[in-house]
Amino acid sequence: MGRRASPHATDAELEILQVLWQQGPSTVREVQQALDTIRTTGYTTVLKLLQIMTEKGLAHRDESQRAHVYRAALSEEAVQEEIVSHMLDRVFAGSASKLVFRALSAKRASSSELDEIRTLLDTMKGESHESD
Amino acid sequence: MGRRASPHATDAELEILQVLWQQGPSTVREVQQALDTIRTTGYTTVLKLLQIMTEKGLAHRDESQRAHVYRAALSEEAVQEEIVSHMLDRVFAGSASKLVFRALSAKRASSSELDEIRTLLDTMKGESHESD
DNA sequence: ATATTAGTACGAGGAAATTCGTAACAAAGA
DNA sequence: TCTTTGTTACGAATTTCCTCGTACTAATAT
Repeated sequence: MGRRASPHATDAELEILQVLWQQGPSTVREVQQALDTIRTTGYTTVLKLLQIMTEKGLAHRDESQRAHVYRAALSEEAVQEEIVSHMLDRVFAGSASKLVFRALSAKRASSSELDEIRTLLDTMKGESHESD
Repeated sequence: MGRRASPHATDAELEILQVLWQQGPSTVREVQQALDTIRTTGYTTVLKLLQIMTEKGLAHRDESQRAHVYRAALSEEAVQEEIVSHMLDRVFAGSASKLVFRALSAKRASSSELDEIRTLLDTMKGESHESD
């Protein structure tokens, strides 16, 4: 049968969403050119994906111009959080600290980055959640 | 066309890998029963998935008994790191600290968990990577 | 010996993801 | 006007994922 029931963005869709988040509202051609810096993708492929994303509610389309302008329908934060939650379930059995550990070792974070994260932890501790 | 070219484990495969990591080497029936605590899955579905995973090199099979025994071919760590790396690229534009932030806010980590992570940071800083 | 039970193997089929070709159409230029 | 260019729309082809049905086989029980 099919794949997921959840409204997960696919890999190709995530690539496009990243472009829309970075560049803001864009035409098909603008998206395609941004993607081409990384990977070659046909124009109609990008068009089709944007059309599907619009149907799915992942993007909105402004048709007032001849070249339609697409923008992300969801915030970067919301999508990131959704995906992290899913990963936490599927791959980390719910352990956030394990995920953090893998993220840091995968990236070999610099010590300045580690400091940044430490600051983050202090902030979060301030907003305290005892044992939730 | 298909999905990914990379040897990514799929969602269903990850669910099964988690069972194998937790329970150790298991028969099809044992895996199926573990999965059924969460979601209903037909026996032959699990069987087929394990066969495919064996072909793909995600699992190994011991055929010495009538009921074959499967075990994870990859360590939990390796798979977790692979997936985190991929996510860092696709969803977080390479920013590990953003990923950490989302992980913590998605999970509303308890302060004991925050402490655990802080200890982790200290350890990593000890092994220092200045600015890499 | 025969029937039942429990397992593997295999293939088919539907859904979704990704790709691209082709048609239709409008705008702009020669 | 006629042609070229850039766009959308649409659908088909291909691959992978996931699911399950059916056939076959070995072990066990009656």
